[in-house]
Amino acid sequence: MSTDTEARRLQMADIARLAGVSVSTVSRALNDSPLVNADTRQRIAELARSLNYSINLGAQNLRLKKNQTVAVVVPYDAQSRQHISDPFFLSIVGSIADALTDRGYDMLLSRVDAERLDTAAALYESGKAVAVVVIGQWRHHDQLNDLAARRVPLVVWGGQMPQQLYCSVGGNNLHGGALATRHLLARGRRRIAFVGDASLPEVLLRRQGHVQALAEAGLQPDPRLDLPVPFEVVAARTALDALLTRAQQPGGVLPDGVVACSDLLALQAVQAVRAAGLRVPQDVAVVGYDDMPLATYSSPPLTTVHQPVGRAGVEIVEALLGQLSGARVPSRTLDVHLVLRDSAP
Amino acid sequence: MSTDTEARRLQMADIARLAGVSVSTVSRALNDSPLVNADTRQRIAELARSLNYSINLGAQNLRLKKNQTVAVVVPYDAQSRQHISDPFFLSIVGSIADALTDRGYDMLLSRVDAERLDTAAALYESGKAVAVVVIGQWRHHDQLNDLAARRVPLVVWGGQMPQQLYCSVGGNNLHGGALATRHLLARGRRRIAFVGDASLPEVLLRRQGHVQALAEAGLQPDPRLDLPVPFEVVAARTALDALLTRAQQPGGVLPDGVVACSDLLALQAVQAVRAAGLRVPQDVAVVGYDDMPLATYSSPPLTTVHQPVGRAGVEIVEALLGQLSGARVPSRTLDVHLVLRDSAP
DNA sequence: CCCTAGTTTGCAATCGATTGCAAAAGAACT
DNA sequence: AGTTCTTTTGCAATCGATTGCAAACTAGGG
Repeated sequence: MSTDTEARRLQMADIARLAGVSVSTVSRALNDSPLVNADTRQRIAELARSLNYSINLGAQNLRLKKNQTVAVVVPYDAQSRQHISDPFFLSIVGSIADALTDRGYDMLLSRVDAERLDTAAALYESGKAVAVVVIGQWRHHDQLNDLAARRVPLVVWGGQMPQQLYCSVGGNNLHGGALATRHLLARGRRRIAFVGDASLPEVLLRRQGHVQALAEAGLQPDPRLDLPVPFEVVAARTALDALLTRAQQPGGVLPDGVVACSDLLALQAVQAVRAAGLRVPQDVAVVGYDDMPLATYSSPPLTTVHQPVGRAGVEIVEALLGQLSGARVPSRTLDVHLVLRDSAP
Repeated sequence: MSTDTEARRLQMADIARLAGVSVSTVSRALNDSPLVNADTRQRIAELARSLNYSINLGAQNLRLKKNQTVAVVVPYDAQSRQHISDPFFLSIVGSIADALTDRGYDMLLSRVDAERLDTAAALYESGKAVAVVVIGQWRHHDQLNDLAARRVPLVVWGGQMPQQLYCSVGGNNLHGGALATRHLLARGRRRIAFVGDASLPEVLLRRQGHVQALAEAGLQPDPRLDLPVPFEVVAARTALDALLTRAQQPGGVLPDGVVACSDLLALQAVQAVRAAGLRVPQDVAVVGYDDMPLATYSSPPLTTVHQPVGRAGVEIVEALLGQLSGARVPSRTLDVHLVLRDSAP
């Protein structure tokens, strides 16, 4: 009701005036400097508290050239303009948020066009953030290398690639892919489909593990069982249906096992298999990836490669802080393991 | 290899020196001011681009008293120190991130102790953010009112309560609770358990809808079928098992329907029911809440109350911007609807 | 009472930008 | 050339804090 003219935010000068001292003294008092008389300090501190004063961090950061904010970017595909939806990426973000909070950093969450990762660099170069975390390499290994070359403190969640200039943290994709495939092979499966787009580094590594496991069993990957689908359920489902249709035609191969690159993809595979009149796991055994909560609850519960999401955040932040303190931080690969459930017992 | 002493970030003064003009001119040139000669402007713009100069946003914001950052806080329970895990909250965060990005705002994601929501106010009062979004009211309706009273621009995802000073955006919980219960009643269920902690406003409203639906059918809620569990799977499972054990003892009531306040809780209910040797949905029909992806894939797929997560972000951001432009923004309630699947056909 | 050392305080410069105002340069006119 | 008007430029203050350095004040010793 009162016509108060825009309640201007309290600043140090106000406290100074009210306390009858200079701003310098207030600044020192609030920073517990020994250069100010104990009584004065107490008085100022109480005044500030009672007035609910809080310092302007923008100004403070400018003066101190300090910043405790880390940008976390989740690239999106400009064509599909699809939203963050894969639960795995969201979990990783949550995990990083926790780790940053623990270390006293703030997290700036942005979405950027995957084709223009350099906009992520702007977050650093404009001083908004002291470092950048990119979730996933997508098709842009080269752009990430550019960022690193521009000396942007950077950690990428993803696979470790040759010729990589940036620091990455990720699950052991090679091993994960191998684990999934070896398990199916050990259960007598021989025609194992691989579902995932190997133009993404993480998937590529998983596929290499897959191929390696096949080789150990004296098998060659069958191109007809290779299904390069994106992390997107609708497209994936279409491709899976097509695969199964082709499989039942002359010259087709019907898979008896599927290695999928996410739990969501695995569940699409389960549905496609069932829609084709086949059973999981009897006719086709399915292994997922990530071990998200839904893998436990799904029908059937998924055998899947567990990724250590909780540790991921901690490791990423540690790598980041290492870089900020000037160290050359090596990329890290986190252990993964297979969780056995009903989709591939 | 070069011993460059700490590659200091480029600033306007550098550009000015190289262009042989003053900082004022550079500033004007980069801001497309008509006060600067077209040639000069062009020259400066090109120089800046070629040097990869980007302005220091901290300094700019300080001078312009501007800020395009919104703080999004996800409260956590200090006792359990549990992580963001409920997929629903993560989805909401993702949705808000998208909406803010579209409007040109940055998002600062923080976790704060639910008991000390005033630390969220600090984000505003320190000038870090121009507004605050809180995900969920939890037990702290009063603290949120305090924030609003302190004139913090605030939008809360959650239920609309009487005596509410802050602006909230949320699903229609009353209706959602009623929808779930009415559906079960229409299918002949009469002993309907309610799973969720009604000390949380959102859950309270859902419970009121539930009770109302019972009343329409001439039924009273049975306290033995009321299960105030937190949004946490382990505790929930324990409580559910206990409920079913009691149910099978003398004086117990066995539910024939369950209304759960999240999909994860619903799935815990499914598991508990099965563990007790009963079938879903024949013996006990289960309705979830949220309609997360896992509801589609679970066994059985969940009948659940769909919350419009995508629109949630947009509405929250709109409400926020409304407040920032000085309007008194009313709370909004978004429509929900029931999605029929196998857990309660 | 003066000198020196120690304790408190405030002035003024600084962080990296923006902008009002005045000065300089150039154009057009007498 | 002198006057006036317009265009272009730069000086200096400002945003809200921090901090080196000097000044003021207090004590203690001679």
